[in-house]
Amino acid sequence: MWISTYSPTHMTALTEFFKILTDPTRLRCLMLLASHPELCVCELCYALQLPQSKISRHLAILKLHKLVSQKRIDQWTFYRLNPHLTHWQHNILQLCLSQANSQLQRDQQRLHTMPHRPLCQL
Amino acid sequence: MWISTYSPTHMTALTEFFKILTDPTRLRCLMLLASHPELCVCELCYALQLPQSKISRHLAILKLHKLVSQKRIDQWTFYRLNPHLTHWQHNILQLCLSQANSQLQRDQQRLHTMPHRPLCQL
DNA sequence: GGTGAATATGTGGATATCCACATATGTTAA
DNA sequence: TTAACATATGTGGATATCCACATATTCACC
Repeated sequence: MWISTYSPTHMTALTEFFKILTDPTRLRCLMLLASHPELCVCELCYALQLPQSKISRHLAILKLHKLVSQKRIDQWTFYRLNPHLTHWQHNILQLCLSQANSQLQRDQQRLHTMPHRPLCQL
Repeated sequence: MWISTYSPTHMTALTEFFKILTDPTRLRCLMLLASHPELCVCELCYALQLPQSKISRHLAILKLHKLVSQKRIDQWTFYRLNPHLTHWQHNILQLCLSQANSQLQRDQQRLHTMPHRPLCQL
């Protein structure tokens, strides 16, 4: 009888989290959301210069895994980093922020040049 | 003319590292190697209770990405964690060790019951 | 040279991931 | 009701990943 010595709980929490971070679009979204109270899809599209369907789909994945939450205001959907990340998740995200800080700064600069930004934090 | 706002260097260093950590077998190997000076393939097979071809293949990937180094002694190939990991890589690995410590302990206990272990640290 | 142990790798198939493009949904305002 | 904007999702195709199984390689020892 085969008994696996691999007990999922803690390991899969790690590997599933890493799976989310393997995609540069998701990681850039997460880093921007970690640096702003909330952002809507079109702001992320503008900051990252990527098509809306791509951004929306990756945000759906982030939401599915409870890394972000969602709030609809008028026509916009604002996304927010989940404030209840575990310590280790938070720590890893912070390491990303400092390691890829140059990318974050570029994305933020682009965001600040966006015309007609919707109002945040209603 | 399309200009991507995504500048690879730092981001891909992160995402490529995360890709490596998405596989539980690789992560378990890395955690064991972080807790022992060096281990050979058959020790890792025994500790993880997984087929040798699977372990070897994952170790090859770890080596390709310079997370481990390799040393052949007699019939055994000993693997060692690369001591020159970057700070953030080291930090992330440490977070894994504490988050999945129960898995590491199980794998280590199994390793300690292995009969005829080859001599380490020649 | 032959044998056996330890390790590495070739291969095909199953599955997962990512994308662009089209389309659907929902909201506001005319 | 219609138009326009913001967002979400269906779909097929390209690519990557992972695995089991078989086989090759390397070494020690007889």
